[in-house]
Amino acid sequence: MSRAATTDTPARLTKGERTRLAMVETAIDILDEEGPDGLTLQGIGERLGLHRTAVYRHFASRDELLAGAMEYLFSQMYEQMTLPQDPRGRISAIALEMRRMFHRHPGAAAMFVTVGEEWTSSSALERVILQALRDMSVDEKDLATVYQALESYVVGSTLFDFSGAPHHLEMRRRRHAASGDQSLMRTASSTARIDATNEAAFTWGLDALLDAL
Amino acid sequence: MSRAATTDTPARLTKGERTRLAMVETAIDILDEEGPDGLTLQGIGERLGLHRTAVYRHFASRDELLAGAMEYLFSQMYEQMTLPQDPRGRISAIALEMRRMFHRHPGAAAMFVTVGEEWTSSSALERVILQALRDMSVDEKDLATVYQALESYVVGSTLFDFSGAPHHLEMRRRRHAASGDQSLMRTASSTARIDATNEAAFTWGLDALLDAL
DNA sequence: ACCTGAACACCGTTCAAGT
DNA sequence: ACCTGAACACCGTTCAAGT
Repeated sequence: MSRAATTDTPARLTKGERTRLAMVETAIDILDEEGPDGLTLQGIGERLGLHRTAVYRHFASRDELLAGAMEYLFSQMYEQMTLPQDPRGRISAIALEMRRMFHRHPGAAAMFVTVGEEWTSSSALERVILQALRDMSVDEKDLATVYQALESYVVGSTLFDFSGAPHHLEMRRRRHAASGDQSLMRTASSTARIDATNEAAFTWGLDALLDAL
Repeated sequence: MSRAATTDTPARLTKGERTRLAMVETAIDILDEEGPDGLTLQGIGERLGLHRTAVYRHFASRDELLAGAMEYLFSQMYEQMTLPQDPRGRISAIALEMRRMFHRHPGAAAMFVTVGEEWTSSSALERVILQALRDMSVDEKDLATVYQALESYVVGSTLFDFSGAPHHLEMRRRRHAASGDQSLMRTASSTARIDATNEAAFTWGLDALLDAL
């Protein structure tokens, strides 16, 4: 059941590199299963049969480990992604792939804000989006504003929807169930419907923003 | 300079209620000055000349104190708000007022995700928005989706923009400065320009979403 | 090179004791 | 009623010591 156990780790890695990778994957596993509060160096050590201070052989700090996990998820997403030809489709694909990645790893969403660094994979995607906006002939004086609106929407709403993981769906379900509103209460019949509504809302909003260009 | 010191506290409150209120206001002060990491019960106690365990006289836990601070900010915002007649203007006003509140208290933005409860003030605003959407004759089958899209955009992008407070502007400025993109680097000339771009992006996105209705 | 073990400062929280 | 002080479990982090 542990994703870390099933991921094929290239045999050509040194022991240190293998341990480092295992720590990153274990961190993501814990994040998904228990949420950000459950992620401690103690817990990572236990799952790997190591002392909690062993992490410092491979990372300068807990934050560096989190940054490593973020970079791991983004580079994995970046490699698997195939971008369509038309600029609007390219932006949409990146946004949906990122959403899908955090949907698979909701516990990692809360991490995104914590990690302040810029990673190679995310800045590569940034360049693709900026190029696509120029291909759509967005005026250069509006470019920074439009780019920021898209980034804040895509990352922000995903962050918000998945915060509180792994109980985010149940939390929102209860809130809607208690709202007293007919339509909201109908979607609150199950977490599956909450999830479906969240995803439909995301794509609706994304299309609305792209339509406005 | 401390907002807690200048806020007029009604004299009719009991000592316990005054202490409770002071703790909430001090928590918000610390959040704005030092960010979420700087907020400890120790720190609150020190500013009030109390022992750190005194908080438990007034709140069941640290999380309850955070929920109290959130409720404090929202109810304050709710009381001061004057809503326009037209439904679209009402939604827009609520969104912009909330943005303004978090712009004044960026450190509190990170708290929003932590606090999972529903407060009276926020559910009151929820009802206003749902009514406005119905006044705009949004189909009942789309209502939950549209509401969720608006909520996730408004809260999520605000959350994202202000996360990392109190250094959020400088962090984004550095990221844009290092992007290598002409337009992004131009906005990275100062944190004031970053701030202006963020706010312009928020209103642009909000209008795009409301236009799509 | 990689990891352990002890130690440190700092958390949130509990509870008996003070006034 | 309101607060203190000691105590507890648990953090992240440092560093000398082991192999």
